[in-house]
Amino acid sequence: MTAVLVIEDDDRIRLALLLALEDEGYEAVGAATAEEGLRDQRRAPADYVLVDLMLPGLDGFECIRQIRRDDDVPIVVVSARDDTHDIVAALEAGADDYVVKPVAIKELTARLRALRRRARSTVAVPEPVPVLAFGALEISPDAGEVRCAGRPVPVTRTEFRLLCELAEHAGRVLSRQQLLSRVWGYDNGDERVVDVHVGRLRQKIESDPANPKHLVTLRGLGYKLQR
Amino acid sequence: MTAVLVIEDDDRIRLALLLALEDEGYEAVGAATAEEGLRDQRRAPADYVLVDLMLPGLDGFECIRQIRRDDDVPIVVVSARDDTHDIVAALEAGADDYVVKPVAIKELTARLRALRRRARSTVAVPEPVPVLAFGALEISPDAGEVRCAGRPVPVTRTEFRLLCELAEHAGRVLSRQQLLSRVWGYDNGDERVVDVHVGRLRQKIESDPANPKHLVTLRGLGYKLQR
DNA sequence: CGGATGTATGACAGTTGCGTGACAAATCCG
DNA sequence: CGGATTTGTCACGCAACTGTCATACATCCG
Repeated sequence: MTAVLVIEDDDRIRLALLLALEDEGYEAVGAATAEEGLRDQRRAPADYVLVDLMLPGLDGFECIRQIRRDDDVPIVVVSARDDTHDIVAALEAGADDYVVKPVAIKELTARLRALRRRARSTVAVPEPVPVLAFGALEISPDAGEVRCAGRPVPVTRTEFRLLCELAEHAGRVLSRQQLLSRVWGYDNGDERVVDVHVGRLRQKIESDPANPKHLVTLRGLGYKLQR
Repeated sequence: MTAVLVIEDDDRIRLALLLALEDEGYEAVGAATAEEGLRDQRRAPADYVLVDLMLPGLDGFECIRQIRRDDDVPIVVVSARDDTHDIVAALEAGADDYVVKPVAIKELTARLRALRRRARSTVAVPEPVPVLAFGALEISPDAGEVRCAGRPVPVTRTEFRLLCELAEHAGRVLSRQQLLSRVWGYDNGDERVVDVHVGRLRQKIESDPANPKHLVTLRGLGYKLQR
């Protein structure tokens, strides 16, 4: 049975979605807050997550980010707002799709099926591990490995996640705030933490840490990883 | 470079999409019919396909099915119709996403990025960075980079923000007050600050700073950036 | 022509942003 | 339990940036 977690604070809408999904043959579970949904998903992971954006307490964007930190489950935003900014922000946060309420249940399930085709099968085939290359620097997010000129470089967990985050947005500046939020999960905090870890990372992956080639600083903007 | 194939019979819409995608850093190719699009995709496979549903001859649904027979490329339907039946049918035919015209280019590219995360093909392709071009002058807000005739130009944070603000409203005059407010966040203050920074920018990006080509002064009005 | 207004630019001092080494708390691991 | 590793915080110092000012230049208009 395919399980769907619905995170939506409006009782009527949540109930309607749950019933409709069950009619379609899914096993549907509801949560009224992001906190509740996150707990449910950690305890008993569903195959899909539907999430509203406007939630009391933790909002939908943050909820998506938190799920994505350790779960690759397909996430569909179901929101009343059809503002481009919201759509872009939700997808950037890690959502796979965004539909505007009210949505036809047939469309919703069709979108879930479309996502299922793409969702990485949990075990199944041993996929070739994707490698992100930056000159001599190679990063395998899936294998948890960093190599520099062919030789493996030992990096700590935080360093690795920082590097992956930068690699995933290769060529783009990420502000300290963004990194703090995506790597550490802090919404506000001392940004200097980022500096320190960037510095340590540079010691390991740059041939001349004082003149970084790949992991560069953009004064006043943040850091970026480039070729 | 990431390539996108746009299959759309309406010349104006197709052209608009192609230009917008190129601004966002993609290499965009157009096709006016399904047949033409299928041939293009077979000959030189793009990384993404955008397809309209209402096409002369072979329609969009059939086009999707034919592509899917031997190609796993992410397909996004861009259609004027928002009928549930069409959406379901397109997704069933093998499309990955469905957006309704008119669509904001930012949303479209965000959806492409979301798809890229799922469509892990063998090679990891980094997302292209959008570039705003003014003759030889290239500005990439996302990368925090300014290039002049291909050469990177080091600009400070304030200069960069000022330039981005002007670039975003290319061709329009922005008063000192507007710039002061948008770049500096001041609601009132000494407007001379703007002059100074415009001057410094000119030193860096204009070949003859005394006779600026792009960053021009409109006496009594303000500044504007032009091609 | 000549004053008035608007703009460009060089110099400078105060401020900010960043890299770094040191250190203590936290965590991992045998 | 105890050592090793990792992590976050802090303070210091340098380099780069910013805003202000004074002065010089350009343009407008009677």
